Amino acid sequence: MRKTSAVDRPDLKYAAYARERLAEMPPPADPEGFALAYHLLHLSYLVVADLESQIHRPRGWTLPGFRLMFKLWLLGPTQPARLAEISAMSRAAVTNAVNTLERDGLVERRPVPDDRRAVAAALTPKGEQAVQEAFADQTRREQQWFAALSPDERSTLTELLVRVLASRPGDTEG
Amino acid sequence: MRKTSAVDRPDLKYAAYARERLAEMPPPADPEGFALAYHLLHLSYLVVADLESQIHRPRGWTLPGFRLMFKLWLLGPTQPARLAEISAMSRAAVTNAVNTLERDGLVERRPVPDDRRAVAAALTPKGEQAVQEAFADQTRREQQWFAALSPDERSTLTELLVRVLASRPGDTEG
DNA sequence: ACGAGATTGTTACGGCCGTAACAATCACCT
DNA sequence: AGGTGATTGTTACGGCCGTAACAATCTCGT
Repeated sequence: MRKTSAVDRPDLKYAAYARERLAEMPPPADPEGFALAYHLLHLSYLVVADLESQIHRPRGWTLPGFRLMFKLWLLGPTQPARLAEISAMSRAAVTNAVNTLERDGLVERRPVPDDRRAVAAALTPKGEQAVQEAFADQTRREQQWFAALSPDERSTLTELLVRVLASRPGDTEG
Repeated sequence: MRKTSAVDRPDLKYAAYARERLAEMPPPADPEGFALAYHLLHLSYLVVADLESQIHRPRGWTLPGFRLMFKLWLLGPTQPARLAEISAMSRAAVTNAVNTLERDGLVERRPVPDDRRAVAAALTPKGEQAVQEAFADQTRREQQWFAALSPDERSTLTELLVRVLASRPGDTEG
């Protein structure tokens, strides 16, 4: 039975060391602020890399592609501009993602009747099946990631994240 | 005085809608698991994009470049392979990052006496000054991001993230 | 009706990241 | 001493993302 501790994890060991070093420094150094930001970004990075390599790449797709298709699955045909603001991405990134998905036959572009500038991205039947299959796998993998927390703890974590998201600083504040 | 609510935030509005839709679906659909993973990845994405555009790009650098230099600042001259495992990145990504930083005169490569394969990346004086300046700005910006939480709440959030990180699933588990 | 300003989607360019393949070097066992 | 296997750093290639610039189209006030 293999037991893993913080010492076996170079990233956690580094974070602990950095926190100690920052504790010796004068403000604005902030050991606890550093730890919060570091662990948040690092965990997200690991989850993204894991979902990408374990779930989506073996199927020949990507996580960003899946996330876009998942939105189309829930929302139906949607304009790139709306997908961009939902995802907080640039319109150019959506264009590129739709290009790749369209090339693979998972998504198609449709004209919008009322606006000749606009285009709506929509799932093809192949894309819809692809989303449903990957969705089940991704859900199970996400559950594994957070299995170490109790339901109450998971709920607390979600609530704290949402509070930060709802209060996020504007582009020029500060 | 501008008041912002969830309805003004297309991303939060989408997350709430998705959660409702998933609640109507049979397992393995998991509305709360989805919300946790979605908000975690989304918040991280926003913080990364914000630090990049507000702090580092105006100075002519990038967030990944800063994070690498910050590690060198704390650790001293370090081999790319060690930077890669600390950061959970590939060695190729470190090579590319060091190339860019070296081109800009912020980092230099040094031979390692005991191992002729190895190279150590080290901050130049220009790089060291750059890290210190950006560090102060980044710290303040991170504090703004989490100002909506009390110190206790921030501590709880950090602890929950660390628990997940320490228990993370292996490459092939599940 | 018309023109200024905003919006939509696209393209070009550069940076970041992973995988895969490679040569050079090291470690270790026989 | 020799040879197998592992490690180090690099390069090539493709995907993702942002910014900036662009043409086409829509909106709205006059």
